[in-house]
Amino acid sequence: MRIGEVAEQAGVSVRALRYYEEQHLLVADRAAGGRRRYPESAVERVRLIQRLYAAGLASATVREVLPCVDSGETEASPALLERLVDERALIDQRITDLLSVRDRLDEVIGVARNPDLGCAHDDTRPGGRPGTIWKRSHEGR
Amino acid sequence: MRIGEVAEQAGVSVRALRYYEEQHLLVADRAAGGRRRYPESAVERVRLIQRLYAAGLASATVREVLPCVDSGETEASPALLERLVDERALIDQRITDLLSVRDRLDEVIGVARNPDLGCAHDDTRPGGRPGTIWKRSHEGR
DNA sequence: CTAGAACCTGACGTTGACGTGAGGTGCAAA
DNA sequence: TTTGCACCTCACGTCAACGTCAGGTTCTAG
Repeated sequence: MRIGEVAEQAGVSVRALRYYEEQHLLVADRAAGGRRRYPESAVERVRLIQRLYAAGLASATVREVLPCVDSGETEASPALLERLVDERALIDQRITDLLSVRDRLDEVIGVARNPDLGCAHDDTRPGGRPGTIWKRSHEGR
Repeated sequence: MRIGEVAEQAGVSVRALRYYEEQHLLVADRAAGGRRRYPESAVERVRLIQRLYAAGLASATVREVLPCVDSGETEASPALLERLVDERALIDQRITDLLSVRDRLDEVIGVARNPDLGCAHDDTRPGGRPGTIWKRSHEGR
């Protein structure tokens, strides 16, 4: 595939793909003339990279982690393993933060929608999953 | 409280607090001599700001949202309400991403720990196991 | 053959959330 | 009084993940 196709299908910019290559997150061989050629699998890989970024991993960490996630295994050093465990802890923290913030937003939104129910509980919220996903707006970052 | 105390108790830098003031996220009155004085409540407010940032909200959004979250109500425009709903959707997306990434990490970590199948008794890591959140993620897309 | 997409390599610009001095002030203790 | 730390206000530096412009090349449709 050409870079433009990959970009479109993965929903990122061409510049982003060149940046990923610069950062050694994504490789491409070159056709005669110097243009990048990607395998089909590149699309999925880019989506994975996006998810990792969206999860707040630093690019250096992504660089370390990607090979493992690719192969589905770690032969790596215990040092890297520790890094992964630490990253997992950070991600847990971020999830907790996000859930907390989402709950606050839900409160505010709920009150704004039903100003009369000032003190009433929103009982459409069973203990586990707070709130309903009312709307899915799609926006990159 | 003085700025140094707030900073320490909230776990942020003094510079960060001055930055928040610059961004109108946090106010302080001044003692004679020009030094900032904060109420005790400032610590919690700073922690909230941190959570909002950690949740990936843009600073402009934080600025808009903070008064609502503060007062626990929205008298604001339907435009702001829509913003909040959109933000909620983004947060949901981020949560989904994080859960997905966390699962990938768990796979890798699991394999690295038990290269030959599953008796998971080795839990003697430094720092211990982070988080009580062990629920499996439902795939979002 | 020619126009014009699509691509290439630099290289500088952008934005957010602070970091990091520089140079001066306030205040409590010794 | 003097030390000395915490604090003050500029104001420039940083870093990541790209955006954007410049100036040139290559591929494809007509």
